[in-house]
Amino acid sequence: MKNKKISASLEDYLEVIFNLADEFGVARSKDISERLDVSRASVTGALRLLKKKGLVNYEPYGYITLTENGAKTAAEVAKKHNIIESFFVNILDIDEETAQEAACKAEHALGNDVVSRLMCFVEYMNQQDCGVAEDFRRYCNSNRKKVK
Amino acid sequence: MKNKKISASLEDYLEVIFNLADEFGVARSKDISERLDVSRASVTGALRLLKKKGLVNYEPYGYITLTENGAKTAAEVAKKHNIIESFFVNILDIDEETAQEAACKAEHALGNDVVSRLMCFVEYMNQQDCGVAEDFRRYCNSNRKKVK
DNA sequence: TAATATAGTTAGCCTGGGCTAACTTTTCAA
DNA sequence: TTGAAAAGTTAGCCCAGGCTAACTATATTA
Repeated sequence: MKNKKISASLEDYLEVIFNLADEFGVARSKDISERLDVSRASVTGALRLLKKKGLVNYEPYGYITLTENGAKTAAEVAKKHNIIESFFVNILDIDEETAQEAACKAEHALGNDVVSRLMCFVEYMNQQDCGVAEDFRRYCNSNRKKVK
Repeated sequence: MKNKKISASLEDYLEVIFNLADEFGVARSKDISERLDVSRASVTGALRLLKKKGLVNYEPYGYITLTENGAKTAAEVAKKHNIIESFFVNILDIDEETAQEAACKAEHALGNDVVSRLMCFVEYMNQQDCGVAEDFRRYCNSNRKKVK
């Protein structure tokens, strides 16, 4: 109950459980293992840890649901992911797939302070739409030879 | 010799060896342990791994230097760090210390493709100096109540 | 130069987070 | 309704990367 910090790996598990529940109404162990590309045994192990930390309701062979705390944590991670991905795609003009993968890693590295600033920046750039984004794209393309 | 990927932890070791060598001409085990806040024993372990990967020249009780490959890798990591930190400080207007810490984590999460785009963006914003940065600062401050 | 303080290593331990193989439970279709 | 397939668990393994305690090597200085 007092476990504040959680590992990147466990954050990933929480996030896919959250997404699966959102998409299908329920999170199955098999699907978790496929999304994260880990074995089913690893999923079982992670679920035990998450249960110990009070983030998941889980009994062997039972349903997998997030606790209130777990859902809160998962939602935060998912939100970070979206903000970061949106920065990569909308401002840096990085392709969807690369952005998606990079956001998956960065979401564990950036704290709330940084991410909320980033969110603010993305908002600002979007609602400004003063041509900065397009201008940057041109600038960037003209310089692309320099990029290894 | 064929070891492409390296862990975040080992990247950290390389980076501080690189920085210490730059600052003092030599990297001592004690200093590495202090900078990374790990035990001296952990440093010894890491040095053995790095040697095995051909990234440091190291013999027990001997000098610690980077191989050519090690220096290249370390320089890349350090460069990533600088670009990311610069984005945080100069564009997002995050305070130095927070930015420094966040960059330390993000440098392991972002690939070259993303970082080079980011570099490009920072460059663009700096040389533009079309008032976007200051304008964003104002925007951000006026909205700060909304940020938890 | 000998004694001690500092630096570095080794041995042995722990945890997280993977894996496979084998087993158990559940589901579903004949 | 029962038996095979699919899903899930367990046991036992491995590795990275931490740690402490105890040892060894090096440096310092009285």
